[in-house]
Amino acid sequence: MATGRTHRPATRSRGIPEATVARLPLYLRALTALSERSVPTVSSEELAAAAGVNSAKLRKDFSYLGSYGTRGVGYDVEYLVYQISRELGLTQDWPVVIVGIGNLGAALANYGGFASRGFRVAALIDADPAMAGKPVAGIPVQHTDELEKIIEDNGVSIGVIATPAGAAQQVCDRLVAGGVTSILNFAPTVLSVPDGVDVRKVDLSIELQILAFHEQRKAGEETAAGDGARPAATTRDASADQGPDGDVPAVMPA
Amino acid sequence: MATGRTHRPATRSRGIPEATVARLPLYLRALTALSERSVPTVSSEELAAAAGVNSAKLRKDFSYLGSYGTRGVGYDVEYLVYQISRELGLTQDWPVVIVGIGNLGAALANYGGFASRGFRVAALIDADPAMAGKPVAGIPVQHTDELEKIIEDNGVSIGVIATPAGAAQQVCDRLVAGGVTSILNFAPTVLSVPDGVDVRKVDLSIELQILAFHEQRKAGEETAAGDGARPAATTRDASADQGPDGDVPAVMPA
DNA sequence: AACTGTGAAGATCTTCACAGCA
DNA sequence: TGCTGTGAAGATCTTCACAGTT
Repeated sequence: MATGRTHRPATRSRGIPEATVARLPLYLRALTALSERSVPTVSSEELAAAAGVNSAKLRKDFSYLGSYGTRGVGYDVEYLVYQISRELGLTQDWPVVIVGIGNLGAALANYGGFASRGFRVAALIDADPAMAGKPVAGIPVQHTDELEKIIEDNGVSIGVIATPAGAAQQVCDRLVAGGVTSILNFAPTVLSVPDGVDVRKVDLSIELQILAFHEQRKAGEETAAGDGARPAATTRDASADQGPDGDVPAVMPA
Repeated sequence: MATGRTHRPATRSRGIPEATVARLPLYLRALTALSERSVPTVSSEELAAAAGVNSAKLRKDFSYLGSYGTRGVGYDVEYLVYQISRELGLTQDWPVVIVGIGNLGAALANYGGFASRGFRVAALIDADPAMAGKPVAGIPVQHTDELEKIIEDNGVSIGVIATPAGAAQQVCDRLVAGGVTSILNFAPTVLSVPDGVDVRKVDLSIELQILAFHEQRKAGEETAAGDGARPAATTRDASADQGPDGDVPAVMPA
């Protein structure tokens, strides 16, 4: 399956469902916004609306973390921010390397959501010697030759692959050999990794194809169905699913 | 929920489960690769390995499309490519507009996976007047003022938002007003859209946070658990989940 | 009265395991 | 014999609905 390996019986480490883990960042984002507006407390209803989920789901999700709310009142914003951050492991520093500094790699390097969430771009790496030394987002690009050394020196455990598909597996192998155990893959390839290594993939092409599928259905329904059951608005999150038994491949631009 | 609207009772338009739809692009990619190597047929086992899923799941997925395989033999590659393409609506032309031509927008514009899958970048749009006329990926950037006109003139029904979070909702509203009914959102915001409009979101920050969660667990387990149940390799697809009742928010860089 | 926390029901998705066809 | 197609079991996720707490 997946990348050619076995998967854990259930990713639900310590009982938190994978689907819940995938939503914690959403709650965190909404809570952070409230925190910046100095809102002291929120009800599950309000927070759910801000995060784009329904309140029952949110309460159930939080129940896996513990009883952090107050009946009749709601949740303390600051406290929840802390609890969720801790749960996600964001209270510690996560040095990250980005490999492949094309437009996408540059976009990622410039992404502000990093630092604020405990992530730190330890290095930008590209195979093109001409890129070496060139600063992107204020960080000088380093050559692929330095990969292993950089990983070790910085204690990097998370790597981002933004290279063309052809180079992805090779880069992946080197990241893993160097000690990286979590990979975010933007290349349109199914990566093969050994046990113990997590891979998440993001693929623009796939997202568009899924949209096209539904778009096509809409066009069809117009002619058919009178009006009884019309398609309703839908918002899907490209992060949720990724099942606990991992079995889905990766993808995307470069 | 989601963007503040209701969702269809079940996105399973015409009976195809949402989870299956999310995997069709993966199969298509694997099949295309086989096709290019002139491989005539594949077994569910082989194709599943190439796509990174297990074979039972793949066979079940295909069973929703119809009986396209031959017992004792496998699936005809070309035939399957056609059937899946048709099912996804990729046999038709999908003009797409990309709004927000920063690094990410440029990366998307340059993404080759577009054209080969029926998608055509009809226009690149940016709010910065200085960008107007500047060619990106061979296509001249146009100013936001032209948005509605472009959508109408090209019959665009799919829009990609790659703007900063602050501009996303406004851009979204204009896209919808112009007639777009499917949106791929890269901005870290929960978009509010009327019924009938689909939104999918991709958020780098969220993906990293999910990785961090598991990474943290790994570190913990090392000290604990002897070796009985060690975490195994996992590959998650950031596209799968997006449930049929849509309820997940969006996110990402700009 | 307001709102959380959660058992239980329902829906969806995955995996098994084997009948059935080439 | 080999491999697909699928009913049925199992696992996970979502939603309901209300008891419990402030």
